[in-house]
Amino acid sequence: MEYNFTDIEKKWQKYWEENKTFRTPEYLTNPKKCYVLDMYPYPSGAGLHVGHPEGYTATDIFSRYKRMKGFNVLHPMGWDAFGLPAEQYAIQTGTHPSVTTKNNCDTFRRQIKELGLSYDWEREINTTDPKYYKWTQWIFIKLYNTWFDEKLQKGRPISEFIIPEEIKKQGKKEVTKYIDSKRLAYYDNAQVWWCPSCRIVCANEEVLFDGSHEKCGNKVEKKNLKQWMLRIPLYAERLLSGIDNVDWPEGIKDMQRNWIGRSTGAEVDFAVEGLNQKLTVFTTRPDTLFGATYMVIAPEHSLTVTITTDERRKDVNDYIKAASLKSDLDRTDLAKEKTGVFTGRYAINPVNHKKLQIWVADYVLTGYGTGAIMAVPAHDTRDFEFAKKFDLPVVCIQDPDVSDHNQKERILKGEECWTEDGTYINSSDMATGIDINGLNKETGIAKIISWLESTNLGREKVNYKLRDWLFSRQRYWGEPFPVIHWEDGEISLIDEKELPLELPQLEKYLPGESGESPLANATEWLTVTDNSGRRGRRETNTMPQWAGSCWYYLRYIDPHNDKLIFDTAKEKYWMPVDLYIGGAEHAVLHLLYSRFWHMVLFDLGIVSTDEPYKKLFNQGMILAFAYENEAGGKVAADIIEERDGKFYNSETGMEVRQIVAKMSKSLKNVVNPDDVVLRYGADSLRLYEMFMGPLDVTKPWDDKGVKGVFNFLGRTYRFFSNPGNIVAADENPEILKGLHQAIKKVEGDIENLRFNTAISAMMIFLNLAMKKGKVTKETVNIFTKILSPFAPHIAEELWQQQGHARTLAYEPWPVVNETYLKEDTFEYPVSFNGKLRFKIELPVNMGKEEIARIVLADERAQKWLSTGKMSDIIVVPNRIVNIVVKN
RNA sequence: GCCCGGAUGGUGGAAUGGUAGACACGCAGGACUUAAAAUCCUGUGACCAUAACGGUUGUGCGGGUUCAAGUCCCGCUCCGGGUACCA
Repeated sequence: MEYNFTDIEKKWQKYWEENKTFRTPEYLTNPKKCYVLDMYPYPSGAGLHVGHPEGYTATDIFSRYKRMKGFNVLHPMGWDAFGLPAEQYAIQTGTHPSVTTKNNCDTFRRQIKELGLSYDWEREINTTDPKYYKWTQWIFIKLYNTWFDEKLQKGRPISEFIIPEEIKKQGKKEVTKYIDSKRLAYYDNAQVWWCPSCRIVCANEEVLFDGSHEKCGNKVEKKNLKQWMLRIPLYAERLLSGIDNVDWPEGIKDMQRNWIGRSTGAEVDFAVEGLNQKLTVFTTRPDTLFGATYMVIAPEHSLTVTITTDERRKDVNDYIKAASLKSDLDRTDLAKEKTGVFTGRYAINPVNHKKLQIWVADYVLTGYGTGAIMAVPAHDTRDFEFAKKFDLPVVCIQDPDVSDHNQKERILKGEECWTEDGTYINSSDMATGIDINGLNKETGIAKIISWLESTNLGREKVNYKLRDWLFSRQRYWGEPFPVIHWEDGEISLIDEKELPLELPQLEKYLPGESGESPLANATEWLTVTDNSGRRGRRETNTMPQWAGSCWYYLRYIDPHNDKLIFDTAKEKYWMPVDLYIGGAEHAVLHLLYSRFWHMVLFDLGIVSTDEPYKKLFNQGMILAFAYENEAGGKVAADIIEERDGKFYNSETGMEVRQIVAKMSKSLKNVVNPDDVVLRYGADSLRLYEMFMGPLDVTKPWDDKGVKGVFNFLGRTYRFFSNPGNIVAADENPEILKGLHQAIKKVEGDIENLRFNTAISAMMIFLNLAMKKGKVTKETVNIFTKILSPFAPHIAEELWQQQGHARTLAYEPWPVVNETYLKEDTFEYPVSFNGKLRFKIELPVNMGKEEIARIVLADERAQKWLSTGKMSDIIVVPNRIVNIVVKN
């Protein structure tokens, strides 16, 4: 029988749909549960990409396998459908984003269904559905009404917050202000990039090096806009320590650790000469205080204006203005020369009372530490560079451990920077009584910190790179904030009972001139009046795309519940997610944000686990072949001709080079899954995606490679569907052995997500079966089962041909019978000095001495023994024999 | 700069410190066919050599540990990803 994959696949997709084969079990008594999650896609207009089925096939194989192992499996799919492309399409064409979104989701759903993925479609979610974002808004209200108790390291309801008496005395306004300063969500001024021509706020990533907007090329400017922010840094310690307890790739864990960026050091207060102000710096090296020779504050620092003397005011103001026009990329480009201006003011070094010039420079950032630093040019390259440029003093305080005498001299004189560790010199002061000369780094830091704390001039301090999360966007196509700004300045959140606050219909989607979101045009929706006649205006910003994806895994658990975010018992049963697969591009932001929300929900008792994703795995990117000419210019893949293993540009006849690159429209090397399904079928596409290589590595798509797995499926089908190949007899022991080896290998490989070698194990078995020519019905049944997670359509068809009436999706996974795998003999490789010379078959239970005796007596051994004197013989039972011969 | 990966035939890739190159593509030869496709069979790291055997060499480079290294250790080179005046 020919392998007619199109008919087979259509038939079984229809069967699964009609029989609701993959509906999630509702009885939650089975202690074996498995929640298998994909990173849901943004349904773009371009349709599915071959990168999508990679992760989806992996989770599908895992889900199907777990069902056969007797697990209750939750395996859902949905759409991350808010986002910019639909909104921009609306601006251009007037089509409402919900229309565009619906069409795109329909395309994605059709494409995904054609891959035979075993999702429970009754649990499909869509972040743009008001029934979904009702709960996104609900969580926002929870965040707003939560404060972080630093002592307990735990989020708590704002109602439990105790307001200090001295604040209460200052009146209602101050109390509100104080409470707001503790909420996890707050509303404040923030600097954002604004493109005046597009009238849109740009993400940092959208601003090019020269300060222009990548979409239109016009200059962007910084704008101060009131924004919603989330205090994620309060959870920094929890987010950091939680990483240790999850089964994630080490690389991703490291990326999260780096992003959180914990560093320990001290805050040190410097008196400012002539002002009743102190300037506080954060440093990881308080031990180098004696080497501090000047100070630098960021242009945006709150004290910059106060510190600057009148004589220096004009220069400083000019500098601040210039810095504000620079893009962040521009400012942080290390290759650029450092700039800065002197404020005219001096600070006093607490360890030795020396006067230090205070400068303003944009290499110091407002957002990190205190926005001010003490500069130690002798031992920090950035400070050294700055000091040399502006002729500031350099004092060496660490004895450089270098053998080159001249270099040592230069370092000691402050002519060269020394960034390694060394014992301290020049680090004592009689007047202040502190002395760390001769100490090493550890003891030096400890001594200085305890001195600072005893004199109340500083304190030990932990700092994080993690910043408050800017949580609003000036867009239409996002979740509206459930917030009202009243005319008297009060901010209130709408009642939970009034949720969802739906997006209003709009005629125009362009943002307002002032930087306001397009929602500012929705006049009727916008204005509200309370019972006492007070007027208010709704928040016009919307939430960022991250919001919906921060908690979607929770909604799958109980997606149609309109009373609760989810049923508690169901949440307890299914959480945490047992396996989460997606691209590494979400290593930091999405995974960090959703962990943060989850921890807050955990603290409030809404979820039962402190981490959402127990095991995480990142699929590698799928690249494609591309072509470039001698000069390195790219040539579109559709005009390439291959002759004798070489590649030519069919238009010019010139030879081109084959390279591997990301798939892109301009290179014309994008592979469309629909085409592959049409030519080879979904089972082949699934199998190839898994056979290409290990799941986590980047690998190039090669159309030729699909043929290999297609051949395998064709051979499988033709062999097993031919009744002439199936005999009613005892199974051949070699086939039994091969079959059970395959079960064992496939099972282990699925558990470890090593699908490429699982597939090759099945190929090996098929080759063996075809060589033998005949198999029993039992063998067909077992092989069909282990093939089914990978190629479910063909497996269902073969299963049915064997006379089974129902799907094999819930058939028990075959059990390995170790007795079939036992061997009587082992073929020992015999090597001399590590080099293989011959092989000899011996019983597996033979003793070492006897093996050595037989091997040495073998005539093939004589040739090698005669080359020198045997000094040793190593026998590793059932592994190898190695003989050491010396000349 | 810093952090994390990686480098194995013509290609994608296999190898608990123990037979390097499983499996597959490609290629070559053969069978079937009027022919082609499809299918089936055989061979296939490189080099030397043979009637047959056989031998040498080989996992980015240079060292080391070991009876034994693709695998472990030290020092590099190149490629990929992340991140960045983070004090």
